[in-house]
Amino acid sequence: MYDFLNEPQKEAVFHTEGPLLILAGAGSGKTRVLTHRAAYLIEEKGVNPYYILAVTFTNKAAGEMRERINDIVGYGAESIWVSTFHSTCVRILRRYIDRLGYGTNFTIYDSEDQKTLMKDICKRLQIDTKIHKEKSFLDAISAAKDELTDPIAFETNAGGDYNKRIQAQVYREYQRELQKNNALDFDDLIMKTVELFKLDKEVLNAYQERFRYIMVDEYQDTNTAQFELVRLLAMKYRNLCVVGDDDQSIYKFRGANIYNILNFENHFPDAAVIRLEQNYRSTQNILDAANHVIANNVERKEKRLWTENGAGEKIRFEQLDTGYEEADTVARDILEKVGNGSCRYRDCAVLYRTNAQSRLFEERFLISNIPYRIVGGLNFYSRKEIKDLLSYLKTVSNGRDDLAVKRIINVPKRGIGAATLNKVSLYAQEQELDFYTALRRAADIPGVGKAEARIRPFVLLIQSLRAKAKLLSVTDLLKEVIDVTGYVRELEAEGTEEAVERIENIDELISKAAAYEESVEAPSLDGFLEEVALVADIDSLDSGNDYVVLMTLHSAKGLEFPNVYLAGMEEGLFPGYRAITSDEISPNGANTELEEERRLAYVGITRAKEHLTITSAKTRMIRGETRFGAVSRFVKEIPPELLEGRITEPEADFPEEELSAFRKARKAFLMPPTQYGTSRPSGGGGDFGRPAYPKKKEPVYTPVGSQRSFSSSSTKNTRLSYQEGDRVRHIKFGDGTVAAIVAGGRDYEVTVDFDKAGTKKMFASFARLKKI
DNA sequence: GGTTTGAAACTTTTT
DNA sequence: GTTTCAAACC
Repeated sequence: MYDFLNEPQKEAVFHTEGPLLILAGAGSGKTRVLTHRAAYLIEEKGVNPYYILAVTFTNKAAGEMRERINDIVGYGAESIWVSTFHSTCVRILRRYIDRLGYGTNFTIYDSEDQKTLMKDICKRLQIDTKIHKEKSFLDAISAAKDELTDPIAFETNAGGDYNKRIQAQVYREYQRELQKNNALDFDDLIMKTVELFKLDKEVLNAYQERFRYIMVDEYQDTNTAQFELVRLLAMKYRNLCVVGDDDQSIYKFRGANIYNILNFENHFPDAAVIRLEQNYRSTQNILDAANHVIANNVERKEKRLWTENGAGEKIRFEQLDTGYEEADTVARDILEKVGNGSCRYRDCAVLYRTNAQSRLFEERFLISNIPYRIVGGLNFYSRKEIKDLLSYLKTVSNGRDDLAVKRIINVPKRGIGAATLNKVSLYAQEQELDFYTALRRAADIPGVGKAEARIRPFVLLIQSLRAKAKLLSVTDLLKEVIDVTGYVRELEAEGTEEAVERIENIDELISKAAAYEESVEAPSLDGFLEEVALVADIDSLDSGNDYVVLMTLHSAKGLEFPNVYLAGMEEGLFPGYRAITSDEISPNGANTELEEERRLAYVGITRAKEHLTITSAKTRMIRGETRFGAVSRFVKEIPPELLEGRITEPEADFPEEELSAFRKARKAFLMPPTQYGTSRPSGGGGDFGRPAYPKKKEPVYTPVGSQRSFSSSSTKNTRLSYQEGDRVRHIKFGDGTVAAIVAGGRDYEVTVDFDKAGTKKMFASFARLKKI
């Protein structure tokens, strides 16, 4: 069974003792190595599968690994612990978190819950959320938790920094509130587990004894807390095998610490390092393109993917006038490929940088009758109706979860309003009660008065549901909630399209509850709530159905498709504006944000097995505004000989013809595809009064000087129209004098002394300065 | 207490 | 273009 592995793969499988770092390039068969390694441990080394832990990031990855292990391991595969970081921690905490002063039936808060809670806290602490945004507090707290910084340490670190002191205060309050609600946020799951291990050597020892062989997938995406968790667990037996690809590290924004993988050998000096560079997924052309792009990064471990699959076809590049035409081009291409039998819908994937880009594709696919599935965006479990019903279940399970109680107390309408809620809240705070208990004593609360008559039925409802929960299955309890609250009946009465959709979602929730009860041995209400809290949209992606998949590049990591479209490859969009303007430079001289975007491009390119089509639009509507974008630098980093299609730079001045093309494309977009395109509108036709896009709003134009020329391309020289000492005008800052111009890699950095706005440094491509 | 309306913010990426 | 949030109204 191990004969099918190549040499380095074998080496990795047979290296079972001590720390091991596997640098696995895209498509190099790392899952194969991990599963075979598990099999080898059990069957050749006689390791009890009970001692093996495999950790991944998504449930989907965990599920796939579980399945493949089951396929190759004969006996005992089911006792291998395969799960995500988050569910692993939940499982541990459900058993021992009482040692940290929480109840083991804790609730898990999603980002919406976090935001609600944070709003509450800001209000209570009288923080002006116009100055300090809730989001910024949550970001700071999340970053702190990723680094295992607790509120006390945070405060110490804050020193005299005014902003940090406020953050520290909010963090402390936020954490106290979570504990009061017996709730943990996502980051807590990891941090509290580490805390538990550090506090309680007995518990740590028990898990160290259990997890004698640990494997971590996607290691490049671990953050400091996750690293610490793994380090603690592996400390005793030191059989830690991590698999990752530094070139695919794309979660820095979420706290991933790329140095975990780059410095693994420093943390574990006796670590063996194995590189997997043979790719089994893509054609050589696709790999060459990926290799060339990623080679522009400074901060990486050198490696070069190769394959025995032939060169394959060239990479197609299409530059369209508008985002609408881009969607149209992709749709046509898919229809053609499916039509001539060269692929099925499910072989195709459209990948983009931001979720917002999905809309145009969705509209076009709908019209063209292309079956599709969008991954990401609004999670099923974040829908209002689902959250409402789950909040009932949460209230039944954990009465201390104030957020859940407050969410449903007036859903359906019971005539309990903000004024009453405030009184109850205040009372709860004074008496140090949870919100639900305060409700039960509504009669004693001053000022509540006749509102008590409205509160009592709610309390009785919850009490009766609690009694029933002991007898009913999760599914039946859910149905009971729907019945006694009249939730669906109300929607039925409404009768709108939206209401129908909500009912469908509720039916879906019931099915999910039923499926849950069938899939686990000892189903419970808490178990269901937990599963539901930890799913990502990508988890439900099923390759059995025949549809085109649309998703962000982030969601696409770990997946592969024969036919991939990389859409929206434009400067300002991908790489994003933030990354381009970022001045964060690492000690090695790498522009960290830009390199992360480049890794994302690398991930995108390497998803393709056979066909890769890259598209970009010259104009694009972003937030109701038309923007002009040059072709992404990442496209230009692909050697021209691998590309089919040409890159043209847009005109430097405001291109009226493109604007009119944009208007027409938008107009034509919602017509059936057969009409559109065959008779493509040409200029000069009757115009309807005002143009859709007022000219006075000047679009952002982002030219990037091309460093190389392309076959048959009309590259425009982007020499600046002004020099030092010239008077220039800026859209926002007004008039000023150019103080300095410094040539950068692909752009100029211009310093301007503005008459009114002061001195600003900016990139020429963004400043759009005009000589006056 | 509930509903409607208009302004404002929003966009990276997610377990 | 879409969603969210507060104020004004019923």
